[in-house]
Amino acid sequence: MVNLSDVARKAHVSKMTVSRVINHPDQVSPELMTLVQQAIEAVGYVPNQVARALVNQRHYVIRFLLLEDVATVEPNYAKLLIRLAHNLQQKGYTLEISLDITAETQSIDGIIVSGWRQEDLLKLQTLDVPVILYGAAPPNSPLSSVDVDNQAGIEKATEYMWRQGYRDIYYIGLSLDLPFAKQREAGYRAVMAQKGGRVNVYQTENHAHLADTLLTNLMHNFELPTAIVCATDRIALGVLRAVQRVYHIPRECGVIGFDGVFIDQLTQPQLTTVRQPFALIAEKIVAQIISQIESENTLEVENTSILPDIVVRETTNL
Amino acid sequence: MVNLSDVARKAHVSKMTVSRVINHPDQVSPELMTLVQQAIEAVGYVPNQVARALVNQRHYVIRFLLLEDVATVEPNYAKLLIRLAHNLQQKGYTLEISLDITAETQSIDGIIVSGWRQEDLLKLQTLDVPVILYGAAPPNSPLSSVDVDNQAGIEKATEYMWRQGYRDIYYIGLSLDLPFAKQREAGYRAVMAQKGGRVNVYQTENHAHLADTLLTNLMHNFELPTAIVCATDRIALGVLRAVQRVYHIPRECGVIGFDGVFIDQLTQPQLTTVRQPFALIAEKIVAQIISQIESENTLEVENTSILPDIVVRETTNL
DNA sequence: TTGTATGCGTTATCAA
DNA sequence: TTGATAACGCATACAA
Repeated sequence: MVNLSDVARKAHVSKMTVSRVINHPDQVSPELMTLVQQAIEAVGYVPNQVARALVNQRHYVIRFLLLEDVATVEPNYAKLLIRLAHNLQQKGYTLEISLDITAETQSIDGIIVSGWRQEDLLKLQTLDVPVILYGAAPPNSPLSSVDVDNQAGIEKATEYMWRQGYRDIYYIGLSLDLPFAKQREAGYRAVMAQKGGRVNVYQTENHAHLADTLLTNLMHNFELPTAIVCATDRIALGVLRAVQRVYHIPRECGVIGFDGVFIDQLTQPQLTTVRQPFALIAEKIVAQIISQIESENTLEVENTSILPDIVVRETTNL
Repeated sequence: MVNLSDVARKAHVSKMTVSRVINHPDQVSPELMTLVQQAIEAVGYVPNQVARALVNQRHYVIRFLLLEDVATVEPNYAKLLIRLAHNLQQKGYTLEISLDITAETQSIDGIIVSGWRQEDLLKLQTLDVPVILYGAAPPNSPLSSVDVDNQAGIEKATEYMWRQGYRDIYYIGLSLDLPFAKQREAGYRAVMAQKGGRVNVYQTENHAHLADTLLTNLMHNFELPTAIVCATDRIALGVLRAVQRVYHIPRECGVIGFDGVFIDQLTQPQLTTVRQPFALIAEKIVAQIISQIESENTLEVENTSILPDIVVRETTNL
């Protein structure tokens, strides 16, 4: 391994000059500058991050902490992880994956947490590195967070269906006592209240076949053309399956989902959906955590919501 | 940050004794042993991995290098990544994610590569850390690899269909010039040759709707009951969709896929499939890379194939 | 069995 | 502007 001393010897300067060329280029004279740079090039020097970390107490490593049950891990994470890795890399950081909330934090600079529950928050608050939550933090939480704007997403979806001309609009929500589920439902209710349409809210677990069963019983009350706004693509898949046995999609029934990761492209016809903009989300998370790391002690809690987009496919064009 | 010296002071011993208690417990007397352990407990000491890495030239970090095109990343990776992270953690290693084959290797101990192509291999061979390929390495490659046994997987699937009583068996393969695609096709051909059945091989891209179209034209030649062995779950999804418009599943037509990650649970009826055993795969990869790291110079190339299992669901029970 | 001195590769401090 | 020295926290070699 070629180190500072090797470069220094080659350039006939001290180690410090080489170090300065790298870290404080303005403090070194132009002549030595080029001399050292050539030496670095010649010997193929690349700074040792470990030694650097030891003295700087900075590691340029961000941990992605996944607290979700291993069995139920959603494929979403693959997309998010890749975006995060990509954006962090551009900022000179690397991304590590951990499933253990109790893991040591001494060789990382910050943590991005996903799949957390209310009860994890206390533990997370006590950590000695900046933490960013993926998913909206509760009010007054001392932790920063980045999330999709769930309510606005379903509002967009509901409005879109209304604009398409559907007037009989159903919402199939998640029977989960989690904030994001409530927010999505609130989005539907808000738009229907504003438009003066009749509110039809049902809930199910996040499984296609349960949604299928639910709709099979429900759809005989439809006053066509009917739109079904779904809390997730999984639900939308089941809804679509049930509804298309009886009605024409999208002429008689429109269906719109939420997530836009994989399922939406597998259905027939292809599902219109509210897509989680992972590129933007990752960008925001990275910007936020790096800002927290570099601002040292200025603890500024920031909770950002990212507005998702509708991807129009084939299930909503009345 | 509490360090060795703090513990040493507390226990009234030298730093070295403390270090030995941690790294060479056998070299220290029982009395000091307990004394030091109490001190460690009392001050809440935890060894600094960075300093340790600097002196040992070992980092306890494994990189997962994902070379696949970011846009086409499969959800599979989420499962694999989590398993890898989990298994590595148990061995005291952490997992980092990188998308850049040119990234520095000075602060990692090994690399697990996925989504690689033939042309990446040369570059990978020149790296100065152990490399394990996910996906079968070409013959005579100096790199170790772990892979699903693709041929055996499709053999299992084909045999299973035969055993179920289907005699008219089709294979819908991938129109890809990649080893795994050929191996899967070979599996079908091998079993059909052995059983003496008629060989029906077709190929398509890995898209449900293309498979749908293909089968729509194909299925009029079926001599029921017919089985369709598919190279992937995506293909199986399209096949299923086409076939069930005309025939009863599984009484008239049976369908079996390959992958078993998400798609198989979304179909109606639920798809029988050859499941990639990610738990086993991750276990094997981790065992192999750690063995290579710890054996230092004994360069032993190992190529292991892991036999996948059939998950019987609802599309094959003739 | 235990302790001392030294070095891993880098950077900050201070002096020149 | 440049260089010598100490320090980050730990572990190996050697001495006691």
